[in-house]
Amino acid sequence: MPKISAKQRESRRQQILEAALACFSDNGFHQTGMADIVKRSGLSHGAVYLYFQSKDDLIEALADDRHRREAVLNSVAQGSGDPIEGLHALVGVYAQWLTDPAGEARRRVGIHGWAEALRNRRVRSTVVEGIDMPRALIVALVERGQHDGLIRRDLGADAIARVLIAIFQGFVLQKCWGEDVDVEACMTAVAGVIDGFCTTKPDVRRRTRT
Amino acid sequence: MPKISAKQRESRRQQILEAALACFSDNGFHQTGMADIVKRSGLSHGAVYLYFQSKDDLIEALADDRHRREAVLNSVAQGSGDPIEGLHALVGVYAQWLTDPAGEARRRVGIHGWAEALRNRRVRSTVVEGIDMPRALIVALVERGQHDGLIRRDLGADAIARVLIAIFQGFVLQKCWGEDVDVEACMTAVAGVIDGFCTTKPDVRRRTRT
DNA sequence: AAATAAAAAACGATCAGTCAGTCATTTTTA
DNA sequence: TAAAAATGACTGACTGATCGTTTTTTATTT
Repeated sequence: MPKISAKQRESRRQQILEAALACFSDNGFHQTGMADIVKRSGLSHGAVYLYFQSKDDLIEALADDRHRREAVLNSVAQGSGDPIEGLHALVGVYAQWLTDPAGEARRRVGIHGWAEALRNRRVRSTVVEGIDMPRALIVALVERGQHDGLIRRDLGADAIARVLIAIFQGFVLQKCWGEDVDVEACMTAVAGVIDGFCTTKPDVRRRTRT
Repeated sequence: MPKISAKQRESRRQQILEAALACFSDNGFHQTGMADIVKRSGLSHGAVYLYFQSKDDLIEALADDRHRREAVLNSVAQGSGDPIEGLHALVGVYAQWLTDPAGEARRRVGIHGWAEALRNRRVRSTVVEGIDMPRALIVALVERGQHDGLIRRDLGADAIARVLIAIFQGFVLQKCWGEDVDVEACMTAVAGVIDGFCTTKPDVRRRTRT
């Protein structure tokens, strides 16, 4: 009955999503026309609307970035038991994600999504929930660190988590604007940030990060 | 010769800018129509175009936020000589700016500007230059701190500055998304961040911020 | 031939921007 | 000073273009 296989169908879907991602990355959601996506995908108007109900549908599909969340989860889940080490590992993962050239378009679309989240309820939910995940993870790590006496108890775990997340959000911005950010040096500074949360100052010349 | 005074002219201009700010804050640059701005300003289409050449003109006029820059400059310029205290003062200024309800629209428009900076060269210049100013200020403070032996020399001054700026950018996002951010607790954590950059750990229970 | 995927054409709606004209005020003329 | 002419401030109906979407037509597969 079906003219093309499910595999082919999924492939076509990805084809459209990739075209939309590239267009949205270049010109944002509202300055990208369906005609742009159609042209870039190599399909036709009608075909695109066979796979997505509307333009907003495409926006919502791309505002979410499950890849990143999963990467974060996996990397830290299999980490050692030391919460401080866990935080540093998290920094490493984000640094890698931040500098991956293949992820440039996703980061740019992410920023457009941050702005869109201000006026689109569904996009906001997606964005906020996408951030809640790593935040909860950081909170858990910090609370364990505080319980173990490794991290200052006078600082709220939630506050610490928000600070770390804010740092990564800010670096996405600065990087995508084309500023020449020395990511390695900055991540060393972020390691210093984590030191600031600790009760005792570790040896300054320490750890070599990947 | 002129039918209205320069004062009146400037007042009309502000009237339009305020209407545009409110509209852009609500719906972003590209989802706001000139009709929206016209209606909100209480003027007519033609009148608006007497004061601004185009919609892009309005966008560029609002992407810039000189108020904030000046506030930062003034507050720290008159600060004490201690660079560490200077950094903490900077945090205080930003915390205040972040929680000022009157600045909500400007912060939201700022976020829209961050996204717009990805595709509009002129907006990007405005945004990046607006950030270069406080960054240079932080770099100067940090370098003085490093020279005085107060701040770790193994961390780049530029890296530290970028981390601090990233923190504020991230908090603007989290705040504007409507998340219930405990700004006071977070700023205490940011003070901890600054501690992390220092060579010696100051007394944990310290300073009461304004 | 029946069914479905894709292409092409076309839809109404909305967009930023324009322009001929109105009204009020100022300047000139008498 | 009073009427007339001129100019600036402003209006809002209108334009061509472009928008996202739908409908119709063509092509392909079972």
